[in-house]
Amino acid sequence: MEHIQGESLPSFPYFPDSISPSPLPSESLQISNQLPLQLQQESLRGLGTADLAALLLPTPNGHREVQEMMQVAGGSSLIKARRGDQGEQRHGGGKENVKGKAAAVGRTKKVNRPRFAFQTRSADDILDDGYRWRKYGQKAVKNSVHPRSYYRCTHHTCNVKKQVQRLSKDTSIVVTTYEGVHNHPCEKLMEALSPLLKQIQFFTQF
DNA sequence: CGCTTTTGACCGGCGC
DNA sequence: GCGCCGGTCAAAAGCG
Repeated sequence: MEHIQGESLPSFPYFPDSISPSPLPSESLQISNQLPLQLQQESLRGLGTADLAALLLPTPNGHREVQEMMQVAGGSSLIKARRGDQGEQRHGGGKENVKGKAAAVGRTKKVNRPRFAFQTRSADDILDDGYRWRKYGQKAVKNSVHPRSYYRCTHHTCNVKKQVQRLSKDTSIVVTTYEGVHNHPCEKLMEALSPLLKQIQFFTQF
């Protein structure tokens, strides 16, 4: 998986609010072709799980660059900006009368969530970013041969989602869109760091 | 048995 | 109002 450069895609960071309301091209995802610095410098596959996870960690001072970038890119997703869709607000499907149910559950109000997309060249649709995801949907997308998959972070309190889709133009390219910021540490990162932390604890005893 | 994936149904927004 | 579309739900199936 190598980082894709130099396609005629909007540069990053993009400003959703400044995007004209005109209809989007068929591939309706707004794709960033310039990754945050860390991602530019290394291919995603070259990144260890921990590295990539660290980029996505919501640590306060760890990766401000990414955080800021996400906020700039986020606020309103492109689709939201375009359609006025409040993804968090909708009450979801269900076969029977789920409306009341959803309301009873008190599901969601509108929150502008940071959202960013990046593309990678990979045979695998799923790249290991260190978090655990559960797939909750898959949809055929118009003008695209490949379906779009919807994932949610499995952590109970975490509401981060991501969408994964292959470009119809170039099958080898996978577009991953993250929505939201994890409110918990990455398990795999913690696993990787725990021996180190133990060592540090040990040495700080003296 | 618990967790994940699959998949068809459903919902709301938008354009016509 | 209707149909299209993207996003989500949830039952059933699959898997370790």
